[in-house]
Amino acid sequence: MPKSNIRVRFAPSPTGALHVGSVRTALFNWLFARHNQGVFILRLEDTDVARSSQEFTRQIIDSLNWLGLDTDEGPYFQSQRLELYRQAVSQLLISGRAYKCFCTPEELDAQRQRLRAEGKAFIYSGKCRSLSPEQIKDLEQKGIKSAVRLKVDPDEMITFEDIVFGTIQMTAGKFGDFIIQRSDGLPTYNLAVVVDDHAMGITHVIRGDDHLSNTPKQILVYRALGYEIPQFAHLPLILGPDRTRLSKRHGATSVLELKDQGFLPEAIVNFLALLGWAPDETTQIMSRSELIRRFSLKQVSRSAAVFDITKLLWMNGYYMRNLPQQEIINRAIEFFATSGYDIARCDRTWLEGIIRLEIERSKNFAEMLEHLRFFLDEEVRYEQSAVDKHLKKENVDLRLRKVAETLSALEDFTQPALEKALRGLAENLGVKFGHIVHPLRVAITGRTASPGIFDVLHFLGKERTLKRIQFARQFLIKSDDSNAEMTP
RNA sequence: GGCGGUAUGGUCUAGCCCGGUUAGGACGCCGGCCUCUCACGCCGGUAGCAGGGGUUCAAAUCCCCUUACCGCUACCA
Repeated sequence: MPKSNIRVRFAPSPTGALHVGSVRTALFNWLFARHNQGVFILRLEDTDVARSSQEFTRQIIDSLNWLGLDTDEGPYFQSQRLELYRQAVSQLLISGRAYKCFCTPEELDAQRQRLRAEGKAFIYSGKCRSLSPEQIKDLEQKGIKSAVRLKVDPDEMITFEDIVFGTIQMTAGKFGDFIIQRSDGLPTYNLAVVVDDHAMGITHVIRGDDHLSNTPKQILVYRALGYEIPQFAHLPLILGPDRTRLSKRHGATSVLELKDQGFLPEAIVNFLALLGWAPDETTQIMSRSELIRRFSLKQVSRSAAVFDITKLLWMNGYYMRNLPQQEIINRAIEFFATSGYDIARCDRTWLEGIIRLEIERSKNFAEMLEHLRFFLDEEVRYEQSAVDKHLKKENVDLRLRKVAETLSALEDFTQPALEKALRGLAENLGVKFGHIVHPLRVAITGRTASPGIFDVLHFLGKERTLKRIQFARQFLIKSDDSNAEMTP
């Protein structure tokens, strides 16, 4: 049960995947609610029928659940609350605070263009404001549809205290009589948002800074309806690396995409919390409860932030290494299972073993899977640069042969036994240990980087190891034909 | 164009309200240590107050102007 009367909402429109900017807004609402032991509500603003879809609604809910941003109420759908908006509009019509407008979009468009050409701002002329009841009746009988506009006193001053941006002031004359109900009977955003926030008892409206300029209009609606005005807190926008508004072309910016790349919700939440907010001058890593405990809207920054995936990558790596290991292992397995690998037939202990090797070497599960491919695949893919660097060198074939001999004679394929055997071999051959390890690594993994060689050998197993060394040697002989640099 | 907003390294930011710090932290990058490679970890380094005027003994901090960027300017949200 909530211990305060604070109520906030996250109100996305289901017209696209939930991207990190929206998630940050959801997160700040959620943190504020939890910090104050208030109520967090989800409301889908789906009055734009043409662009809204159930699929996106589903995605939004899934994303919030996955991130652990649990809601206390909702989801509410504006499309199911149309009667409420109609009532509000009719109240305004009756009280004379609003009027029907029969101007056509074409007509208005023409006006807009004319004014724009003169370098003036478009403000509705107020043409339909003075229509007599008879005229209105007449127009309606002709079947002409009307929109509804709010009657705005051009001299009215609107001032409000934004928790983040401070005092904002504007005069109503800057925007004129604006539409609150479209001719199809659906409310516009500025009406619906006010009616809903009031009906839901929202005390703090926390939303993107792109709504800052709309707020004065909404305040006018609050006043006209006689509603109490809530507190506002606008959040700075999140931009792509090119400093434009985040969008698809900036790569993975939706939560689901991040999930598909194997990012952890803990890391995403922590990272996003720090985009536009900082509790002090040094803290970076904060648990969910610490975030809740320390969060404050008053510390939110006013300037737009660039979404920098490299820092998220770092933070995700940090969480990979510091969350309970078994937890990470379980999630990795879950991730692998959805990535096309038939891991069900892998031995569970073995699978956990190889994952453990990569936990501190991977920044997300996608990278982990990439690093683990040589364990999972039967065939090794040899990276050209790795081959050039460690395989096409003098005496490599000889060394690989010696390694194969040594390993095949080995009964015990555990790490300590492998280490003893291989270090012994290096000593016998009178070469540095690295001269054995590097070619061997490339031979069995196809790459220059891998977990410790003894771990790799152990988990790959004797049979597969020897097979791969054999393969690498044949591979060497073949490439030796084409360029005669190799000495046997 | 009009209106609103923002401006600390490449990026996220602390400091600004209540002027005096070698302008702090993190990511990245560079170098070193560790070492079988990579990663981790540790150590060190790089780089910033958008520009210009004031006010003041003293300005990232207060005031003004300029510039840049963002948002709104829909019968979208």
